[in-house]
Amino acid sequence: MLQEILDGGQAFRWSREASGSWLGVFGSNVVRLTLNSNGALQWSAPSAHAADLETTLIHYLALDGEFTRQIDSLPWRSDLHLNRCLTAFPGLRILRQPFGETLLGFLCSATKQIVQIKQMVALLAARHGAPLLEIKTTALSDRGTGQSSPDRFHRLPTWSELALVPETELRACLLGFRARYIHQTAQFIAANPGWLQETEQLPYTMAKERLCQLPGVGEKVADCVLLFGAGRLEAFPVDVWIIKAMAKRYGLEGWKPAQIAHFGRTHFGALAGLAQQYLFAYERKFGRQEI
DNA sequence: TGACAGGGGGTGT
DNA sequence: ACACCCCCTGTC
Repeated sequence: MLQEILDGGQAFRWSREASGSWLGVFGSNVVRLTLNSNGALQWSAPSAHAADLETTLIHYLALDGEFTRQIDSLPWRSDLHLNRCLTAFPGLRILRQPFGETLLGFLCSATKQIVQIKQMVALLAARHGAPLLEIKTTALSDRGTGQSSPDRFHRLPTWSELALVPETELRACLLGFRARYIHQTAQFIAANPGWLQETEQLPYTMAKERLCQLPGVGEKVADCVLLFGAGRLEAFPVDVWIIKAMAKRYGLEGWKPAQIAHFGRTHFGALAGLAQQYLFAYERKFGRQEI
């Protein structure tokens, strides 16, 4: 289940270790998560990071109680397929990631698969992100993400930091045509102090409208940023997987993305994005072999 | 083992 | 509709 949450396309900075644990960086936190034999979640972190991390993790992983109630409020009683998806992934959560980092990750995501996106953000962090504390533990020490500082973790660069990086150096992080989008977005955010923080606070529709003004951000990316980076559970990202899933499971063959988004909002209700994540996980796991 | 297509979780024109 | 950019993956 950790795999579905941490490596299912919400976040791009988690990797599985040989032991089966997951090691990840979000904000300035470095964390290892392990599911023990009883199915209980355990976490560890470098000691200097450990203080107050539990509270941070509960928030990040959406482990506070509200989630179960939200799941129950989805229309699974009248939707056989949704019921199947919810049953297939008990414990799936929507992360509460830092807003700016989520925007960066999904600006990298266009026509890329998760492995490739992870590679891009790893390079961005290693080359342009501030180093976090030195890792002393042997188990942690060989998890470098780039050639430059193999025994250190780096956070992702902030948008102010990105504004100072030439586009050619971004291109060197395997970003391709996304380098220009990220460069221009960084310039825009730097020229408009407070814009990002204000956007995060706005109601869903207004926030989405603002995000779509950024170069490289369309409806899909905006919805992902709001769903995974701002807890807006009404955001319903429509990507090729969801288009296929909705066509196959709900008979929406030939529908356009905007029409599917409208169907999703009316059919699944105020927490449509939550339903979307279950549909998405189901299709990713079971949909491939079914044609 | 190495080369070569083909295609990729989208956006902008 | 098609370009954008180029890495990953499967296949020969």
